[in-house]
Amino acid sequence: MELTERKRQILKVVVEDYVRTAEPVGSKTIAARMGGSVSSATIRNELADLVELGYLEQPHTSAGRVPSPKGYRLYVNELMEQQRLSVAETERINASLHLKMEELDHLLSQASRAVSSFVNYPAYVTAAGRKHLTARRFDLLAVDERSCIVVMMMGDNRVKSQLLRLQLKVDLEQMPTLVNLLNTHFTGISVDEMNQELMNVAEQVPPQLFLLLSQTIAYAVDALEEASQREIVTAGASQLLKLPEFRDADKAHELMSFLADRKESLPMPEDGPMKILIGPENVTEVLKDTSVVVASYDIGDEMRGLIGVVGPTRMDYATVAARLSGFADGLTRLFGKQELPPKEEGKE
Amino acid sequence: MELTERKRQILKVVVEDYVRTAEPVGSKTIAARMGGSVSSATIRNELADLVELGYLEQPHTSAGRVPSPKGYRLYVNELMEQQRLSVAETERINASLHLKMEELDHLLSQASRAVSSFVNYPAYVTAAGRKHLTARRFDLLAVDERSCIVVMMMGDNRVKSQLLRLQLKVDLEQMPTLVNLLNTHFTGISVDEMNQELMNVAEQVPPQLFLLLSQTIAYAVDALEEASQREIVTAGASQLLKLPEFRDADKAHELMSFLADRKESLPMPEDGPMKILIGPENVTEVLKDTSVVVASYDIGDEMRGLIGVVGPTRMDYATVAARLSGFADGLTRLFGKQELPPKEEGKE
DNA sequence: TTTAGCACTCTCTTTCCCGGAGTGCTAAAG
DNA sequence: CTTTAGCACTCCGGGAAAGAGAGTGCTAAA
Repeated sequence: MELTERKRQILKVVVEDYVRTAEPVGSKTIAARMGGSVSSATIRNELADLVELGYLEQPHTSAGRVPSPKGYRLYVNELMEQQRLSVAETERINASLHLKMEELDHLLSQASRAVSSFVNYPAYVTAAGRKHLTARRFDLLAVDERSCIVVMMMGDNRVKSQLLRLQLKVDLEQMPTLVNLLNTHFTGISVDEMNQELMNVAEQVPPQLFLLLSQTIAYAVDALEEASQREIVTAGASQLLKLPEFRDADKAHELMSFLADRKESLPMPEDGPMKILIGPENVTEVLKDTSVVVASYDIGDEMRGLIGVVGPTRMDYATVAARLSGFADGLTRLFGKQELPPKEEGKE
Repeated sequence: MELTERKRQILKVVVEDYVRTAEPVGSKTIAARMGGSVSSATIRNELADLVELGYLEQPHTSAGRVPSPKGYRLYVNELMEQQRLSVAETERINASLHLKMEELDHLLSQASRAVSSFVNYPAYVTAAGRKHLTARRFDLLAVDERSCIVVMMMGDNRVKSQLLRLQLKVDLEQMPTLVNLLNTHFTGISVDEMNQELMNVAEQVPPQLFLLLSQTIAYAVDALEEASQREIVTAGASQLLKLPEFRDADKAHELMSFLADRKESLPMPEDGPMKILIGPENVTEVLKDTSVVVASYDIGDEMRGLIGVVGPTRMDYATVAARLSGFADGLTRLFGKQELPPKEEGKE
């Protein structure tokens, strides 16, 4: 049996109607929506074929039809019309992205809230470096004889700093030596190598300096690890409760606590600007009857981020995809504008 | 009519049974739970009195009794037995609080997750300074001729820093002058005063330095505002869905989106180590039929934080209160240990 | 003041029934 | 061979009715 053009049209109508109403779609409705050029009986024959082909499902005999995951997939791949964002929408997206760059964490959580409230589904956002973050430059600022400030600039030009309490008094004269040591031996290498290097230089350094050195390295390692760890922020989980498919508290609870506590296993595609995962295409069990739409954006040249949306398989893929890529573009632009300065090995 | 000791005992039984089962409590059950010293008929008489006195309510004739807010209040104030945390629980709490001090934000979100999963209700956490944060010390580190790093130590000894891109080349020789200016004129004053002061010094400074100066101050103002702004982190909202009173998706949705989006209006009592707000005692409309338990903890001497729990009025107040104050103590201790160094006007 | 007894009330669950929507099949028409 | 009208049939959802159960309030006696 073949998938004629008419069958495809029917499938399209079914998907779009079902997405709108969440009710199985009947032959009569379809006939009406096709402009009355064919009768409902004809549609019924076609529907039976579509079920047999696996594109539609029937909740029970004598109910209308509902798209199967396979049906959605065909719809997304071939039938769905690329939707264009209206100017107003684009503006709204950009307006919601006038964020301060200060803290990446805050930015992620703001962005995910914005996305979620714009698509009316739960959303998630991450940012991750393309390669491992290293320290690029160190400084130490003496505060008093018992404390000093470590300043570390990282590979992505973010700067981290903290007050360090010293176990021993340190001769102020020696500070420049130490800074120099830090900048020559501990920049541009991984955290493992930093720990390694710390052992290597142990003997070359007077003991009371070594204490400060290792405190500094410990801080650096922490900060680098934290900064390069992929943090995932979710928002808008409560939106699920508005959907008929999640009126059931148990179902809703399962998904919501997944989004809150086990979000690491949300889809994180490595490639492509956008990915749509429909129902069972998801590997994670909880997501087996939801769909996920993920888009990626660029943070300068070094980093890449993902924004995703989780919803029922009955999702308005066209709109969600359009809005999501609007956001991705917006974010890429935002980060591009505030571009980090060009990289050159800046070892003091 | 008087509130005899026996009535109080009955009230206590009703509260505790209702908290456990979420079902209206009948006279027979109560009689049994009182050790069989009185008959259910006697209890019935007493119950009728308790309803008249306003401590209990009857969902409908011929149903058991349910505590009214007034009843819970009496229970909390006078009937409830102070509950003691078991050693295991205390250990569990402290274990969950082995947090790194790195970022206050992370810490808050970790703490609120821990609290929530420990009491099985949604939780919220904040930290807020007792007074306005000021800058205590500035440094500028030249990176290249077009960029430098601002380092600012704040009143609470946290250090913030960022790379600054300069619009103009700046003479390296002049940097120390600028740093000196920053440290003499811009430390220890509010952000408003900082902006003010910026105007004042405008004429005394060569123009190309002034540009850098104002960029620095702009960063400082941002960072100080962000750091002193009260951030509220919520966690565990999905726990609500396990409770029978929130099986109704609309109700759950209302409260959950409140917790996600309008959490600023959660109770933030100014005083006392712990506060319990029962049902209509809450000013916020959404919380009118929920209860909130809030405890405060200290972050060193300068700051104070709150941890709170939101749940149904049918809440195990004794346990929640005990665990919450366990957490509060744990946090106070945690921050006390990692105490910030003593303050002395450190204007370099 | 307490208690036993009992009729009564109200909710919750189950069952049954009915209307409506939609189907699948058949047979005729294009 | 495809399309269409017609029609019996299926299944869901909602509402009514009935019954069970829990608990009450009242009365009268202890």
